[in-house]
Amino acid sequence: MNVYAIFADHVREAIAALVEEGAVPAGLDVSRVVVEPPRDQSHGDLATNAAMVLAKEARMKPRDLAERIAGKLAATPHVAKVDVAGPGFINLSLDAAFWPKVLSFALMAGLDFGRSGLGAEEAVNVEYVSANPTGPMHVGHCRGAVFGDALARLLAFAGFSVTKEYYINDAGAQVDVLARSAFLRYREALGEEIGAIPDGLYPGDYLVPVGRALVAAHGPALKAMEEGEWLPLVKGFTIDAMMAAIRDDLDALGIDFDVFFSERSLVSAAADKVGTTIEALRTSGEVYEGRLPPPKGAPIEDWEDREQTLFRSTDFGDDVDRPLKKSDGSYTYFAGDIAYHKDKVERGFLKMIDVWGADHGGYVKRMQAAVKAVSAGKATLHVELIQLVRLFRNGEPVRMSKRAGSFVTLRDVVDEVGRDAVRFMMLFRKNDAPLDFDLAKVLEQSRENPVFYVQYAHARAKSILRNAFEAFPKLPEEPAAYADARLDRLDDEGELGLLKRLASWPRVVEQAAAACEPHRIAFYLHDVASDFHAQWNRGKDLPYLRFIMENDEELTMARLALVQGVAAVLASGLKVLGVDAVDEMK
RNA sequence: GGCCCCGUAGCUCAGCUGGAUAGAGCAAGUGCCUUCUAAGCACUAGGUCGCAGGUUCGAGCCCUGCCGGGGUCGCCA
Repeated sequence: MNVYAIFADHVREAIAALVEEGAVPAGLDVSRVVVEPPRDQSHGDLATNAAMVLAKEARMKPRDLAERIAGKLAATPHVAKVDVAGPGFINLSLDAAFWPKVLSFALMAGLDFGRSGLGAEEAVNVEYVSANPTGPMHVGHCRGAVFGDALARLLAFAGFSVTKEYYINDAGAQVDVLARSAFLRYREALGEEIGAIPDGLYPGDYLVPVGRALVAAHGPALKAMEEGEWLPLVKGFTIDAMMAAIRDDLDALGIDFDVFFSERSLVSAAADKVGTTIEALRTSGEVYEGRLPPPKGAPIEDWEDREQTLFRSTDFGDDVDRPLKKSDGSYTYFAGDIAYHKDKVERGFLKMIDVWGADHGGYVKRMQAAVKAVSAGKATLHVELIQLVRLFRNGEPVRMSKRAGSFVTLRDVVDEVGRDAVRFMMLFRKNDAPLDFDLAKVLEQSRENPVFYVQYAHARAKSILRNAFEAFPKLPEEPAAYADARLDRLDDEGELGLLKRLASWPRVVEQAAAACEPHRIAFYLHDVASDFHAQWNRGKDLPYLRFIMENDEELTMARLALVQGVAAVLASGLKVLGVDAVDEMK
C-alpha cells in the first residue's frame, strides 16, 4: 500500500477526466508526474508536480492547469483540502482518518508491509563477491558482499525474481600459482624443509592445512609426479578447499548464493564455450583480427605491435576494441567473462547486475558492450561499483600488510564486532563513496553508533510492549489485533509524524530498488528510529504523551498500535538489510 | 593524456532520479534532566552545494569547460 503511488493514480485519473471533458488536450505524457511528500509539512500531506510538468505540452499556464486538476482532485476520497501553491504545485491535505488506515493496513501485513510488485517477477541476475579462490576473504571483499546481498534482498522484496550468483575465477594463471603454493605446503607437510616462500607464490599460512590435507588424501604419491601431472590434481583440490573456506566466511556474514558458476566449466574439454562464443561473434562481425595502438599513459615495457583477436567494443561506446587472446594464445579474462554473461542471457536473464570493486571501473564499458553483442541488444547489464573500506580502531588506521601474507580477514572483523554491525555499517553509506569503518565505534552504545541506535529502537519498542502487557494483561500480543484500535486517538504531532514516516516505507522500498541503492533503506530506518526515540523522550517531559497510559486502556492500545507499527517496519527493513532485529539489548 | 567516481555546515555524511526556505549526526554555544518508559533531552548558531557558463517555469541534481582528490589505462582477475 504505497499511498504516493495510489494518489499518483488519482492524479492521472483526474487528468484523464479533464481530457474527456476537453478541458485539456489529449495525449499528454504523464510519465514525469509524481506524488511526493512535501518538503514542508505546512504544505499538507501530499504534493504533485503534475501541472508544472504538463503545462508546456498542454499549452496552458501551470497555475491554470493546476486549478483544473485541483478541482477534480477535490472529489477524491480522503482528500480534505486542495491548494495550488508556488509555481504550480498541487498540495493535498488528507482527512484525519486516512493515515490511521495506513497503519491498520501495515499491522495486518506485518513483515510484508512494504513488499512491492514493482519488479513484476522479472528475472534479475545479481552477481557479487566473485572473489578469487586463492585465499580467505579479507575486509576488502566484505563491502561488495554485503552490498550485493542486500541489493538482492531489496530487489526480491520489491517484486523481482532474483538469482544470486558467484563467479568462481578458477581458470587463470592465479589458480596455477595457488596450486604451486599449495604443493609447497604439501612437501612441507611431508617433512621437507621449504624455507622462505619464493616470490610469486602465495605465502599465507592458510595453505598449511591444505598441504596436510593433500598428504592425507594422496600420501607421498604426488611428489613422484611431473608438474603436468600433479598440477591439475592439486589445483582442483586447493580450489575446493578455498571455496569451502570462502563459503564459511560468507556464511558468517549471513550471505548465500543460488548459483556458484565456475569459469573453468566454460573451457572444459567437452565444450569450449568461450571459443564458440567468440566464433559466433566473429560471424556477426563483432570479432576480428587486427592491431591496436599502444596504450596512452604509462608506457608498457614489453609492448609489441601484433595482430590479435579483438572485440569490436567501440561499436557499443567503448574507447578502444578489446583483446580476447593473450600472446600465448590463451583467452583473456574478458573473453571468459563474455561467454559467462552469454550463458546468463541463455538462462533467461535480460536484466543483469554485477557488483564490482571500484578499481574495475575501466572494465564497465567493454562488459556492457559485450552483453549487448551477445544478446542482440536485448539484455542490459548494470554495474555497481563499490568503493574502498578503510579500517580504523579508535580513530587509528588499522594497517594491513598483504606482502607478509597477513591481512585482516573478513572473519576477523565479523568475530570482533559481529555480523550485524558489519552489515549495517557497510550499508550506511552510498556505495560509490569511500567508507571509514571504525571497529571500536560500532560497538559503542550511544546515539553516535547507528547500528545500536536502530537496533535499540526495535528493542525499545518490544520493551514498551512487554511493559504494556504487564500493565494491561488482557491486551493482545499479535500486531494484527491492533489494526482496529481507536487510531483516531493518535492526534499528537509527534505521533502523526511517526505515522506518516511508517506510511512512506513502501515508497522508500520502491525508490531504493529502482535506484539499486540499499543504503536508502539504512538511512530510512535511522530516521524511523530517530522519530521513535524522540517521541519516547517527549513522554519524559510530558507524561500525557507516554505510550502506556495506565488510566486509559483505549488510548494505550492506539499508541501501542503505533509501537507495533514501528517494530514491524524496523524488523521488515532490517530483514532487507540482513540485520537481526533484536528484542532486547544486552 | 583518455575514461570512470567523488567535491554539500569546522568534521563525517544524507539529499527521495529536476521542485517550494538545501537536511541529519558529531564538534561548538545555551538551557534542562540527576529519574524514570534503560544507556540523555530541547533550543541556538553554523552554507557562494569546488569554480564559470549553459539548458528551463525551476538546478546540489542534467549539459559543457576548468580546479582539486581518488581509481584505471593490451597479454592481472
